[in-house]
Amino acid sequence: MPRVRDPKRTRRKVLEASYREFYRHGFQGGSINRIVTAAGITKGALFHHFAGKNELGYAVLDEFLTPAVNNWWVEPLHDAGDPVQALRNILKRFLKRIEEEDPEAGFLFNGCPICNLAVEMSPLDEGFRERLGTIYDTWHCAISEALERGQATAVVRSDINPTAEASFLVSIMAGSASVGKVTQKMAFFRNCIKVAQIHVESLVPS
Amino acid sequence: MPRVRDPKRTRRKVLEASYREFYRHGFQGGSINRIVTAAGITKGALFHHFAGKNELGYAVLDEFLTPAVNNWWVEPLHDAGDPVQALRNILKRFLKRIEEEDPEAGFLFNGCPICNLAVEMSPLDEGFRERLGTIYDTWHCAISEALERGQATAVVRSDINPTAEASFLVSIMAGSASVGKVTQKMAFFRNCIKVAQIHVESLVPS
DNA sequence: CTTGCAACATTCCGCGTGGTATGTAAGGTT
DNA sequence: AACCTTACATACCACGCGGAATGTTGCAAG
Repeated sequence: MPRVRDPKRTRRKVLEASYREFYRHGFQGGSINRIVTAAGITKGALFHHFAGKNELGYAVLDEFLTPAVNNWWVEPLHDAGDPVQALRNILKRFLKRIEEEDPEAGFLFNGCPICNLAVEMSPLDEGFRERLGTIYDTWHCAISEALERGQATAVVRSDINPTAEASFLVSIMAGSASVGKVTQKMAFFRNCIKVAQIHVESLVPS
Repeated sequence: MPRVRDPKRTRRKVLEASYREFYRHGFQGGSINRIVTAAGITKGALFHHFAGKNELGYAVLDEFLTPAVNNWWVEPLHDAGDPVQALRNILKRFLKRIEEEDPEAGFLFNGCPICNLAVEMSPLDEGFRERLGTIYDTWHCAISEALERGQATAVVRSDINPTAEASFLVSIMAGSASVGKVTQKMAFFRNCIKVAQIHVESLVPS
């Protein structure tokens, strides 16, 4: 039998179970009871680590989803010399990730977890709205600033609007995931990403 | 005092109140009690007209949101000779509609009602998923078929993929609404639609 | 060895929910 | 005028929820 008292591990298990629960059922539809069952702990342990359901949701955003955006978008764009090449890689990586999800395994694509929570909770709770706004802002800035740097080094056309392009790209990612989860067709994603890729190519100077 | 018995009107009032309730709080978060209060009727009347909460949600989709898509996209695209011009008009109309929403009046943009329900309910209930899938399919087909007709009459470039472009446009509308409801910035919309407009222009033969 | 607190487990509770059972009256049909 | 169906209103219910109160135990410091 492993260590009985392990607060770090307990907290982790709660967060992971919460993420999955909220991802599948939404925040309002997500059940604390199901979370504690899935995590293999009790309600007392959960409320010892988190003050309430809202705080649990905030923690999922802060400790799960914010790092995910950093990993997928912010760091690759920050580290890249050529932002267009970075965007090519990101879109390719994203498409690969989607294709890896095996529908035979009973796992159906369930959309972007950030967008899911944003749609459901941002109009209902200011704590959610703030955090989600910050995430989208970080995401958006990473793209637009990378494009600006690209313009400075002339690897990006000077007549495009970096802010507008960033808004556009974020929207496409959110939208394709949301519509894709309804249609459950891989072809839909491939189409969206393909057009986005073509659009990205239009950013390089001719 | 008006007619006491007016089933058509009662049903309408319930549907309108339900639409608003679900639009603001989501379907799971939406309350039957609040709906009957807002509609000024009783729970008995509601359950006389609708078998349950799910059926009420289905009715909102069938009798409110499907007609809205027809009005905004299907009919304009079907009636148009030049699909690109039709898309220009639709995007312009959409932008104007968003700008008309007065934030001073306490009304904040709350996203696309279809996309909201799609994100929340499509993975949870097959009845919702089917209906939402049909709506997106109708929407998608209206665009792609119009683009195909445009290719036949040479007002649209022959080297673009109508299906992919349709997927792309639907995604942008859903995504910009979803992200826009978080940021609550008009500029975000304008940026997205502007890039979409530029993209639409790239569909005409050079 | 004891004390004390953090890390849990157990039990219980009030509340709002979707839904039902029953009552009642309006209005067309015969 | 009797009747019957539709269109509601009222009252009630079981359930699951988030959360609080309380009990118990490991573990480290003094």
